[in-house]
Amino acid sequence: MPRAVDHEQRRFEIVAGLWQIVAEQGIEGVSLRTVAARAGVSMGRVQHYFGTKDALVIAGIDLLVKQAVVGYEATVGSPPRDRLLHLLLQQIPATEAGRIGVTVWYAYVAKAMTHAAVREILAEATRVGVEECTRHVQEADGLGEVEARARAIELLSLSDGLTLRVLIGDITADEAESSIRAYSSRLPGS
Amino acid sequence: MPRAVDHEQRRFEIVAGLWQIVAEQGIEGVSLRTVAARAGVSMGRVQHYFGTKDALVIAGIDLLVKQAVVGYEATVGSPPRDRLLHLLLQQIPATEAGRIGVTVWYAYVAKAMTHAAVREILAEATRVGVEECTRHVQEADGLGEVEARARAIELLSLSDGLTLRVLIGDITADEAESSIRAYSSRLPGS
DNA sequence: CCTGTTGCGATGCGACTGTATTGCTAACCT
DNA sequence: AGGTTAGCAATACAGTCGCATCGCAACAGG
Repeated sequence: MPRAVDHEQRRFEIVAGLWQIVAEQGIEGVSLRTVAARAGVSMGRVQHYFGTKDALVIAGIDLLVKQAVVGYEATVGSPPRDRLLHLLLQQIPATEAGRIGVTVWYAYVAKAMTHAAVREILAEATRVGVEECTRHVQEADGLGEVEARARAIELLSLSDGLTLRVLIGDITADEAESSIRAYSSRLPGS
Repeated sequence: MPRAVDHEQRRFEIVAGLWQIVAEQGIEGVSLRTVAARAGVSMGRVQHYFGTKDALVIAGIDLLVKQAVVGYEATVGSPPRDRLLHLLLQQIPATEAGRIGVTVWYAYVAKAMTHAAVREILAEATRVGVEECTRHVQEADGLGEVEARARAIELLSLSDGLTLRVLIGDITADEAESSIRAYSSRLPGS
């Protein structure tokens, strides 16, 4: 068994290049060659680790979701209200890195419209998001599950919509954040 | 001056083909050849009317916005609350045609992240949407302009976020609609 | 040392891309 | 009637695409 390299590390380097391309040029800009160049590796390497362009693209959203999950899991132990706010504010592009991440995210949302595998990954991720969010609303506000779920979807949708407007440049990240805080604190405990 | 054809009609036929391609395969699927084939015309014709691929793509979002404006202008004379609801519910994909339209819309939203001209058109359209929405909130609920504007952005963002979730398949169009109605009727008049 | 296998760079191929160019055809103006 | 010209179809072209293939180099186990 020759030449032991860190398989996961190699894959991450390439996916990082993919994210940069997506953020700069959209998914349209993704090709085996552009991603390889951006990651500073040869095209053969990209092929070796992902085989096909489609697999590379799917790995891009897969890893993005996994990173978001890791960020969320760092909040275990915090009070429900804080964890809820983390879920709602997490995607609002405050930093430049955050902006890149969420730009890539929405590129994939658009991709999901015409790509079943991507849609599946996104659907699963949002499903988990709604469930977690619902739990925190229940715990924080003492609502029943049905109302809590409706609230959760409302809150998450508001967050999504505001994020889009930040990305387009319609409002600032601060405005979006204060809008979410205002709305979520306006929630009555049933 | 020979061969008088309806210039606008020709352009519309081609853009209709473009929309179908975008809805089915995303903007990635757009090429002069695929659009021409979908519209049932020759590639030369597409070139003749739009010159460049970029111009064609821009015409696609331009016409989409114009059609939305026409739909909105059909509501003049209705009470503010109804016009507000039109703005909020308009994009939720109830019919198949509506789904195609809003799918195309969000494809362009993603495109806007990396394409300045598209971003400009979208930013202008959402700016007008916020203004109109603000006016109706003021008239319907008697709020001051600042609060009304915040409410307008909140409502429109909620609508955007719910629409995205409908497109991904997370919730149904009916659930989105009733969520918006519930939220907007929950609004106190200051 | 040797051998087997993994990692991957290089290259080739056919399909497809956007754009430029060419030239015919059908209608309007005189 | 005839010339002019808008409206296009057809084609050519250089570039890029995803993918397959080939071959070498580096290193672990014998």
